[in-house]
Amino acid sequence: MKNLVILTGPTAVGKTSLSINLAKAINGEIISADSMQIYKKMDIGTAKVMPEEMDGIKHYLIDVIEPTEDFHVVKFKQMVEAAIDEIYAKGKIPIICGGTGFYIQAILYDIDFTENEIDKNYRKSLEAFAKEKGNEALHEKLNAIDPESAKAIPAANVKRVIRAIEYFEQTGEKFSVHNATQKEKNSPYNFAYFVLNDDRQLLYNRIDARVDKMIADGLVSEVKSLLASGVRKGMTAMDGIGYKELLDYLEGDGSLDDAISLIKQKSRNYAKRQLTWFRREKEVIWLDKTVLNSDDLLLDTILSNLKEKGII
RNA sequence: AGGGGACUGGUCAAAUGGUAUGAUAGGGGUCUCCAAAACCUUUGGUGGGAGUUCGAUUCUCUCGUCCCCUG
Repeated sequence: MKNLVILTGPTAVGKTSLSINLAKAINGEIISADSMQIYKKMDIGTAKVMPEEMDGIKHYLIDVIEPTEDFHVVKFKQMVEAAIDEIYAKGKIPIICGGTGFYIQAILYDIDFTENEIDKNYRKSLEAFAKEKGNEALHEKLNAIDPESAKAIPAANVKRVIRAIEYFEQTGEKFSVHNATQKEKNSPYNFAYFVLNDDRQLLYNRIDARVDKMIADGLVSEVKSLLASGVRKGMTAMDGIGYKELLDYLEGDGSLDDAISLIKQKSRNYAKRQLTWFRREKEVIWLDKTVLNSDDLLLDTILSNLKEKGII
């Protein structure tokens, strides 16, 4: 059975340094599961692990995509699977570390995304339809072909309504059926899924402080140089918290202080959403920093769980 | 010290002599190709006290707090 270690948790909880300690302890290598650290030139705002922090531990999926490129789960999954094989070939243990729960799930349960190619034009035409005729009309379209999905997805969530329609049109299978089948899958891995967490207020304080530090470290100039290199609003990379707010600011929309508060706010909201996701995942092992209040305690807890699962 | 104005959830706003409305934050949730996205849901409130009234958050008085003006 293929062994896999996952270390995740909300933003700013302290995943990075723990992951490096862990990798050293178990002869592992780290694969990033972070939808933004994958991009080059976005170092400050994504709190990217820098080479000097890595302490000799090899990292995969950091700094590999241009910010002008599209990136999504499907690409992520392909790249991670290649990385996992490479790590096994060395006789080492892969550690997936990052905060994008959706990406982790795709790997862990080997979710199948390969039925079809995305037709951007079709997607755009559905978007245009929604804009013109209204979200309800689009939702009605979905209801006609896949009432189950229509029931599950609110009309206001245009993005997912579009995806469900698109899926049916391209495969002839109902999206609801596909999702139900995928959900029944068991993981092909012998895994240990750790979620690092801390007191909510402490976490929020740390997020606020980290945003201030990002600004002090030059996040604004990072965004400026991204602009200079051709990155534009609307690109996937510019969905990143801290980037889109500063783009608005640089376009003259609001003060820098407003942008900073907004970045803090969005980061806190994001952390909360991440926690909601992890709570729902089955078979997770929570690492509560209010109880495991030292690096040694955290690491020992992880190691004993790994032994129990036969990973080390 | 005198005069004037304001006080509505954590914050910013709306409204009415008869069920206090939003936005936002906070909490919970959904999620299977943009996921740092998109969306759903929910806990909180009329500064304190008295009076008029069937009924006051609204009108009156008083106390408090804040702001402005005058000295």
